Amino acid sequence: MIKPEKRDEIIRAAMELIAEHGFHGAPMALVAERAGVAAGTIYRYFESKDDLIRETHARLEGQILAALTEDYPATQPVRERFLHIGRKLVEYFIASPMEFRFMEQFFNSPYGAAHRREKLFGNKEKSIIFKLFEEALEQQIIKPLPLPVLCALTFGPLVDVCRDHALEFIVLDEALIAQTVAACWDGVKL
Amino acid sequence: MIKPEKRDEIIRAAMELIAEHGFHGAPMALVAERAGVAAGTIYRYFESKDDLIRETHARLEGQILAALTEDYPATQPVRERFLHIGRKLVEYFIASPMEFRFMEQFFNSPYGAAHRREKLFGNKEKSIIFKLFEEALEQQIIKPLPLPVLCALTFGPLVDVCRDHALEFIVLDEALIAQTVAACWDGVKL
Amino acid sequence: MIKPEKRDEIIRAAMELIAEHGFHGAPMALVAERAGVAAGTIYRYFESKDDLIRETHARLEGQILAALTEDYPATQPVRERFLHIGRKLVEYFIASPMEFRFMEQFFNSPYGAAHRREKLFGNKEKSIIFKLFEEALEQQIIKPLPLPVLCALTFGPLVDVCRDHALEFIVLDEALIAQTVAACWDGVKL
Amino acid sequence: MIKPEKRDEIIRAAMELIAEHGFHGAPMALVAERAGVAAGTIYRYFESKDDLIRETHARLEGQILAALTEDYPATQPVRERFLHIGRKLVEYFIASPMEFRFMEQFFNSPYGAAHRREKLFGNKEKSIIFKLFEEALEQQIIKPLPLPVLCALTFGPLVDVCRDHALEFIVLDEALIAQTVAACWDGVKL
DNA sequence: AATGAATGAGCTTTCATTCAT
DNA sequence: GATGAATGAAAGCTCATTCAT
Repeated sequence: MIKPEKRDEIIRAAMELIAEHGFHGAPMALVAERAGVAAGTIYRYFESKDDLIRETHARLEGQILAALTEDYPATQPVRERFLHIGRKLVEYFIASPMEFRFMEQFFNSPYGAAHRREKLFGNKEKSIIFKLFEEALEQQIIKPLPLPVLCALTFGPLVDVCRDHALEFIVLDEALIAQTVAACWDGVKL
Repeated sequence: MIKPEKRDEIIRAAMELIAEHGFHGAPMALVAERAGVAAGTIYRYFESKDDLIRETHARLEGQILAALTEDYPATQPVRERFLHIGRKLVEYFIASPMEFRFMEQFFNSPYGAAHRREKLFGNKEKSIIFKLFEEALEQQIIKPLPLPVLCALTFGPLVDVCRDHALEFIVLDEALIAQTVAACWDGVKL
Repeated sequence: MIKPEKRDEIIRAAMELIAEHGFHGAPMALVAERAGVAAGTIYRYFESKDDLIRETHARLEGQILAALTEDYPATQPVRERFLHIGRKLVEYFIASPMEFRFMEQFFNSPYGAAHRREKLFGNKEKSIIFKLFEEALEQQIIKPLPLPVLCALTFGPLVDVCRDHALEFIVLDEALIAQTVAACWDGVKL
Repeated sequence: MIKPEKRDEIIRAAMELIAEHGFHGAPMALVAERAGVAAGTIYRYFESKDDLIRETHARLEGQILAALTEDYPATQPVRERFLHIGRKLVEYFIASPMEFRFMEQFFNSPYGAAHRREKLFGNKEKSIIFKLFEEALEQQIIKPLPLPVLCALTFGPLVDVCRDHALEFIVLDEALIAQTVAACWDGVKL
């Protein structure tokens, strides 16, 4: 009988090590040790290290989506909804620095590029963010730019400031978060 | 005797391989082969692989600075100067995809974080970009945000769109570059 | 309680996998899966992988003996009986390529050497082939050579041509089989 | 500067270990240790374990060919030449049991099958043995059988008796060797 | 100054066997 | 009796760095 808590432990260990030391600083033996299992055990739950990494990301992506949509003001105007998502994103990453560092490693790697390609051109359901921008474009309240450019202008800076916060280059308090998210909107609004 | 052209060849080879395959896809033996020197020779010019990578970055940073300041409209208002630098940056990265990929690898790694820390808190001369923002802050034409946040709101998205162009998610033509750089300014302007 | 049909399934699965991929391409987990049992279950029927392999061979040896002695012309002269056995052996191996490949794997391994040693020097009943050669030696119709040499001169080539047939180096039809078996006899006859 | 004696040592170590324990009983670490080099060093001389094995075989094949053609009676009739080669082959294998066991391992493996396929259907120069049989076929002094069958009837048994000698099932002295080689010829002669 | 052969710790993954359920 | 999750030693191979030449 597969024990889900063992799978969880492995994912947690992998996330921690990758967040701290990158993919190459997270050998399977160390992941196993930190998860409290034998090295071979990992391969009962994951096909390969690649698979473990992708699954770790998938798990995290679900958590982040949940954080973004908590108290989501679905009936409010687009701008309020954007501000909500942006704020929640930054708050989540600040509250979960380990998760943030993992996501950084993930997106700054071939895994991330493949994942974004799939999001943009694959047949999966559009993300909440894409839908938000498409609605804004229809309402002609933001500049008519390609989706990737809109993302770069908005969520790009948000991730960047989270990184700078993690590196202690800045301190993101509630006020600065609000200002920054608002500034992102100013960049794309018409 | 140290021959500068040999040093150059090693840096060129390292940049190519790192841009193409990442740090871990650029073994010293391959760098040596591509540079036309013996593996041991690299260590006469550079202390270690780390050192080689940092020197490679330093060389590239000089080139990029030169590109940004070409035809620099030093007497124009801050906004025009920002638009100039932003446009030049994107154009340089699009025209030099190899150099761009190297910089991506560099900044998405502990090297990049250390480098940025040094820029922010070290005693070196301030970069042209920092000086530009400080001037704009004095003139009260941009939002009073910390320097890292201003960078995140402006150059962050520019690098992001260059990456998306390199990945062929978008096609950056002259018009789109101009629009994007302008949007970055809109994000920070008062 | 031991269920013989489960034992059979395990042996069948082991034979298939070993024939296809060799001993090292037949992990116990795969044998178990193909046999429709759990990995641990195999160890209730067999002490070890070694034991399973030996038992698989023993089972097969029985089948082969049955094939060789089908329509056995017990009252005919030695030569006719040899030709019968030789022809049956080749026909069996050609009709049962999987069984042949297993036997090849088995005999070209320490298992095979041990098995032959037991046959030659053990206390078990003599094989039909040994008895045939001893009768021929008594009748002084074959060269007075040690039993292993006689086997090498007769069944050795037969196995070799079966292998070449399996590898598609040659095509063994009825005529060629007859010629080859006859040639083997020519090698040992006086 | 590549040192040929180091290459030789590695090949010797590999041959010894493979002869004694088979391919799977010859891990690269052990080969390295026995050769007196570091594990990584082997990969300066050979691309992979596969490559090392093939090169070991190639080296040995050259030696065997030299042994077979020593004092070759090129002007004598085909039969005498066959008897010469057969005798030399057995003598070589008896005098070099380690080399013999390596060749056994090699031919009873996918390496051997590939090698024989290449010999039979490749464009390389025909071996001395193939040339001998073709000459005999032209002179109509042996049975008109396919080349692989002729080999199976002659060199097959010779290898088999060498194996039985190595296993101490028989003792091959000069007389028995001569008898056995002659018997092989009897099998194919017309 | 330059070479490049040598090092050996380190990597991901496999698999025969055990044992708690 | 049967299960299958867990084990952990071992495999082939890589590569930053050293040092005798």
